[in-house]
Amino acid sequence: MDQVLEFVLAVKAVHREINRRFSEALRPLGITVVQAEAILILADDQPLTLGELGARLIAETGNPSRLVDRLHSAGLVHRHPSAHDRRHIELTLTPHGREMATRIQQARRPLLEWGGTLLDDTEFAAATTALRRVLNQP
Amino acid sequence: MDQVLEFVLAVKAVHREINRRFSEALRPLGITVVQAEAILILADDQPLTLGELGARLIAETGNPSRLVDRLHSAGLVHRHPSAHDRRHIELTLTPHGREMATRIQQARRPLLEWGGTLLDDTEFAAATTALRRVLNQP
DNA sequence: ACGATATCTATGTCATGTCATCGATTCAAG
DNA sequence: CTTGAATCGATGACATGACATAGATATCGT
Repeated sequence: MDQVLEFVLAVKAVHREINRRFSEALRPLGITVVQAEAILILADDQPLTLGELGARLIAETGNPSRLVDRLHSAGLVHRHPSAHDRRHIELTLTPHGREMATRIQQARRPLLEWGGTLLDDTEFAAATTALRRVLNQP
Repeated sequence: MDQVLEFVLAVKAVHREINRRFSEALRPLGITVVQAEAILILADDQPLTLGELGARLIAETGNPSRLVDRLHSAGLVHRHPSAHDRRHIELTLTPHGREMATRIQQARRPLLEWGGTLLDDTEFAAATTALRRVLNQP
């Protein structure tokens, strides 16, 4: 029981630390961690509707319309209604957005390399497996 | 490298899932997860100043004055300036706050028991150790 | 004692995260 | 075809989380 609480607190602390480090790495780009996630998702799979993007983002119970609003204001994504179903908004990256995607990749590379030195392969596998087990539960 | 990303995404997803479950369990009490954390911390160690409470809460870079504002409005904590150092605000639980602490313990017990069934002792130890290793890094 | 500095809390701003709800659009039962 | 249900995105409300800064208070060097 106590170990459950320790695990929960550790997850929370690590999440916070990861966010802090990524946020710091992204600050020169002028975007947030979640915005960077959204851009990388779109760079990998275009076009997506708002709902599809929301499903791929870990967070966001509802739809990420406000997040996309800011990306649109920053000139990073295009939004145009689908011709087949006018309820859908299809999202694509602008040229600026595609350039931003590569800058995000570059900015986070040192962090991923740093992370790779923390645990060895079996430790990563064990930790990720344990975490996933928590997710795939009723 | 890829395993680092998977680990990061898993941490984020688990954090979200944990918050979702605890938030749901606490909804009948009318408080949020962070508010419950603060109350349990105070129940365990009174009095605390705002800064001390902030340091014990995992989150909160600055100070939790707005969080405490809401606990105070809900009649859960007392705030009175320290006699020795009038910059400090000392926080204590009201009777209502102490009662809430026990209700929080009861509400979260099923969740902790559920969590205890997910992993065995060695898995918990391995996962928590791996998570802590990420925290204790420069 | 005085003034510069440090500490602590409060507050403003911005971006999530969560929930609820609304309007527009599509779909499906009949 | 028409009406009611379902889906999708937008929006309002509230509470964090992060950062910056202001105001009050305490401390330290001199």
